[in-house]
Amino acid sequence: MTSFISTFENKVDKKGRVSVPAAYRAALQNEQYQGVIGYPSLIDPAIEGFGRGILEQLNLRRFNHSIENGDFSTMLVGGSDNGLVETIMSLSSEMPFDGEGRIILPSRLADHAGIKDRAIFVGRGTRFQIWAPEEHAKQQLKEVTALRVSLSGGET
Amino acid sequence: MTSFISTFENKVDKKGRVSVPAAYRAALQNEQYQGVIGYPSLIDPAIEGFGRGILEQLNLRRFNHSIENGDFSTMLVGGSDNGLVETIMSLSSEMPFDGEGRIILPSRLADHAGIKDRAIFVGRGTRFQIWAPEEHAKQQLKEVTALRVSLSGGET
DNA sequence: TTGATTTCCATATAAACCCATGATAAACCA
DNA sequence: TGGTTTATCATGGGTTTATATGGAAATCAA
Repeated sequence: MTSFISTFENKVDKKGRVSVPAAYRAALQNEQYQGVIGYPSLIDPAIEGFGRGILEQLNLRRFNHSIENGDFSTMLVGGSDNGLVETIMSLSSEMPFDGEGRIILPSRLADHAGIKDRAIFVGRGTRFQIWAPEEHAKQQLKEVTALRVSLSGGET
Repeated sequence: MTSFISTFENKVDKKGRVSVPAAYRAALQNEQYQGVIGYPSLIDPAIEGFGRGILEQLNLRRFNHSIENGDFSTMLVGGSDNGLVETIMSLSSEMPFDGEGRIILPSRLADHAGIKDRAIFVGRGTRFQIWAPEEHAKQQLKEVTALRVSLSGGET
């Protein structure tokens, strides 16, 4: 299982290029497609990303699941999960590595995350995210605070 | 099951390297990844550490659980466990061994623990911690005192 | 042509690798 | 038993490599 862990901050140059952290590239080295898939988070001002392999696996499972249930309509006309998978597919962008392991953030994605000249890569296990520094600081504080509360007894 | 016991104090050199106690390295010798994973304790000024295997297993279980239930949203937008796993993934750092069994402590972690030029490795069973000497002394005193109290009657 | 993108090359810095030393503890032996 | 040898480990430092980053050259598009 390839997993993305740790957090890295990299620079976005004036051409819009960012280095994907070497550790993440290492996690993707067995993929046929050398690059990442990204889409705007539906919840946060951030970009969600992973390898193409996960995306394909997701589609395959969904396909098999439908077929096994004789649910041909899902395959042919969609539906079945509030359109989540299908919507994500439509929002996703391919971002291939250049020779140095950099990607170009499409402006649609960069804008959604508010990314200007610095990008923070946040490992989430099977996934990772890309944030603007300011937003990320807020988010991290929120997460850590919530965890501390739940660890110390989970009062309301 | 790998277990970490006993306490060791080692030096942090000017390059930021520390030897991981040989006993801990022995406990990790069957792991594919030769190194340790660390993240800031959410409770104490200390670093929590263990092998990469634990983390991978965490991800794998989560992944399988989601996918088997056709729960694509966990995969695509996160959630499902109050962010515990995802937050830990983001806070964790990989620290690979060098040829001599040393690791370098990322400043993010060293700062959290207040570690300057000495580090104390504390075995906690399935986990271990890394402390600054002063903080560790305080902590140990607290633990032992609390234990004495609870063993001698456990008043409230 | 002009602008934009992609490929290629250069470089500073930090991390990985390699080898050496001293200290300690375990093993050995007379 | 006392002393000597051996092995292991923590530590120091020099050298090489990798990585992130910047920019030039080449390719493509309009």
